[in-house]
Amino acid sequence: MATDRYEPGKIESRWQELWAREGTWEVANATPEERRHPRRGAPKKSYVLEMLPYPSGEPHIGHLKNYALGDAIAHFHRRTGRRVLHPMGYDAFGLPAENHAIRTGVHPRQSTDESIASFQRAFRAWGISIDWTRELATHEPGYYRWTQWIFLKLLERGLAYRKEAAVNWCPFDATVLANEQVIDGRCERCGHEVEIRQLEQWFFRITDYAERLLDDLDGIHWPEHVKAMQRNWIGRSEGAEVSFRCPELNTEYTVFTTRPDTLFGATFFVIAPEHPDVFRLAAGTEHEQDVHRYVNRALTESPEERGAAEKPKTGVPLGRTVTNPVTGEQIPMFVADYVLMEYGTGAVMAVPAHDQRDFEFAKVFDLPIRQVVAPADESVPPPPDQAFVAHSDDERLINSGEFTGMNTVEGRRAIIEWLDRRGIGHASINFRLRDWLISRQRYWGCPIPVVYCERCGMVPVPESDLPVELPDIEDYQPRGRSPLAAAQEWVNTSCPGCAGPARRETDTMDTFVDSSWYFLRYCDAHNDQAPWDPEVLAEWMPVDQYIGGVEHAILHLMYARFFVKALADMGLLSVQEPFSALFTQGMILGPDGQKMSKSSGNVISPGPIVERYGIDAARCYVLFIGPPDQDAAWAETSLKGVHHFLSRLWRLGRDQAGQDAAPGEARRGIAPPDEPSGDGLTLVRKANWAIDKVTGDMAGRFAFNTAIAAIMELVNELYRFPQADPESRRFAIATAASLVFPFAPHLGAEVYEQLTGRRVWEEPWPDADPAMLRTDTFELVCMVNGKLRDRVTAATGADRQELERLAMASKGVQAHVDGHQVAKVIVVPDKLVNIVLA
RNA sequence: GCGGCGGUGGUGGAACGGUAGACACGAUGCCCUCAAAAGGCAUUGUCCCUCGGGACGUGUGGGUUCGAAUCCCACCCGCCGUACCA
Repeated sequence: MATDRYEPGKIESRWQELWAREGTWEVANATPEERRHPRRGAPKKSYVLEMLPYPSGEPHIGHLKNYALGDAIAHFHRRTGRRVLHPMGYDAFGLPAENHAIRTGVHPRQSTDESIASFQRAFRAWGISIDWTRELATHEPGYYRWTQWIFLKLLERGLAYRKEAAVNWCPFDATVLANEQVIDGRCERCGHEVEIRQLEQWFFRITDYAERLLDDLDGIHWPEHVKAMQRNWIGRSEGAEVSFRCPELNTEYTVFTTRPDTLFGATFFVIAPEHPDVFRLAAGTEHEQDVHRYVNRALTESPEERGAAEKPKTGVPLGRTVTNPVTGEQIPMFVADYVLMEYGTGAVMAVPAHDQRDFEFAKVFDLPIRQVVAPADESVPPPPDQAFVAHSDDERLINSGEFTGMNTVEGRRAIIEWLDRRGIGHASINFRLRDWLISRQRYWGCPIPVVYCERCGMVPVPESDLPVELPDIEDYQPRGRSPLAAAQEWVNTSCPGCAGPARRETDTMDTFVDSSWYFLRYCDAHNDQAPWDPEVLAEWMPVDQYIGGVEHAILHLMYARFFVKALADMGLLSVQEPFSALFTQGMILGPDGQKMSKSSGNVISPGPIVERYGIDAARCYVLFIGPPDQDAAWAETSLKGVHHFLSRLWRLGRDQAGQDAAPGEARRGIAPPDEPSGDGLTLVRKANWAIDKVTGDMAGRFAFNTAIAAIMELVNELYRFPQADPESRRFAIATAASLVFPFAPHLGAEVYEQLTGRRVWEEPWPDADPAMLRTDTFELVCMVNGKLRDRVTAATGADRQELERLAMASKGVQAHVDGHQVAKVIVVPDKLVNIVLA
């Protein structure tokens, strides 16, 4: 022990080697026997999971925060008596590796595997307590074999299907683009404006689960803003479907409306440019040419342009009318791009008096605006330049025939009933959520396991032939079709049905498919008969605490929920929700307070930080920097502060261990002296206070910043009372080491071992001694009219009269009460007295 | 527009309706040192002061309460998500 300074490098590698050698964080699944006869009093399980990383380059500071957070929770759960599953894997398919391959010719597998290796090194160097035996990567055939298997199950159930859809298309690169590759309506690579093309694509029928995805949000412990985002995304609207008849063509058009109560105010009718009937309607009318011109222009417009909110309303009359079912009036039909084909039925009844968009359109075309809802306060006339959109239930219907006088809620119900009786309408619920497009014309992804046979059509690859392995290719450049299409030997195959010639599907799956079930695979990672054994899954699922960035609030978290529900319906697992609790961590910003990016030159990488200050300091710092769910700017001086704190704790440990007479004598655990007194008592009390505080901060919420602050206070107290007896000091120092372990595991283990000879992770989490949390006296806050005027010492548990007497007698109170009438005295036992003057 | 989250010292941030500013950074002074680094100790919301204290203070304006950073109402500002969703 030559060193006189805290040298994190030495301490950290020593413990990391031990944990790796002993497989300390591995946890075995129960044997079938154990599952049948669970031991009484067996520890509860806890599945702690951080979102799996996408391995690209080196891990960055955001990864450090993510895994430091998860690891603190995992350690806390272990030491509070739970069996903790804390695995790791890699979301290894995806675009960046493929784009890299296009530039350099390096196979994506090679760059991905290199990156995975650097993540593995980092996680070990960071001392994250991972069960490495369950490690997986989504690009391994042993994994994606089961991704394909799940795809086939979804296909069997009708939850995977093909249909033609409008997708983003770059005319220059001659390829379909993923949504995330379209930046401001342009191709991210060549900068050309993206077009919309109709192509046949694979979808997952997530819309079947819209209602359940919405309802089940109520039962999970997720941040409110994430639930809100999902609710918005699902976008449930209650209303009605109403049929409008076109007498000239003898056709019917159904609309969805949330305001059936305003049906009497529907004075025209609008369909989307993409509506299948648009040309048929216009055929033979004087507007036919105009309609063709308008529709063609609308279809070539970029989604960006078309969606611009401030854009003036445009459209063209179709030269036809439909019948308003309640008034019997013929109302004119239009085609206009403010109506979207993707939502509702692609047609709307326009009520210009009560819908702002319809109002604007009516102004452009000089169409009648008929008010059918009166404001609740009739003295206030509706504004002349905009639609009157009713917000409360107090408004009443006017100009609405037999429904006049009803409030809008009654009117809605009554009109729906009226329509229903005549078979021309009914109550209906609409969702904004659309089916999940999973096809990607990409190489580096999971092949879709189907073939196309001239005779049998689309044929699923039999389970026994899985995985459909991704072949190696030379040219990754997409040319309007998947690069896989060029792999002739792979593409040309035989039909599993008739053995005739067949071609493989050359699209691959969206990488979000890979990550929608990986948390299931960890539970039974080595099963080669099935993706998992449902009984093994039942042992671990659901994930008790999921941790990740808020950027996945909608996509990944929605898709994973959908997968779990669909798989549960197939009887493959028995939970309805994958993640019972979610924590979304905030970003670490650059020192300038901006998002870290190479172009801003404000990137802090973990490597040099760890080298200079040690991983314990880096981990503590990212947790201490502020509430972990908030963004925080990197500040190296604060990191030094945390390093300083850890050094102080290390020195306390070393000095104390040095004072203990013989090494053997040091190994007697950390029991405090039976009856501490003086400074020793102060330290023992402070240690118990810290136990209580840290435990509450960890268990109740994720207030790691205040938990670490409490340990800092304990360390400060130890420096303040150097004369306390050795037993009390040892107890207090070992307690600090024990409490700091989830945040700074190496230092915690080191100091704890020096003082006790024991392994801190094998020790139960300390319990605060209630007797030590109480004090005999306390500082009584004395207030006059709610203002602090004095503080006096009072006995704990003193009665109200006594406290009132003490307060009245205090100097500060005397000075302010003097000569005034006391109207009232508020006494809060063990806390304060407030004297209210008349 | 709609939905969500915020606004507290020079800075990051603490604070079950009960002592605003824990903890940390920074700053100032002192100690240790030949010196530096490292380390230790003290002070540090603003203003006034006769050095005992006093006044003010959590985006703004109201309200509830003995007592409000915290609860309620109205507003201002910022961030995030989403948007011609009928």
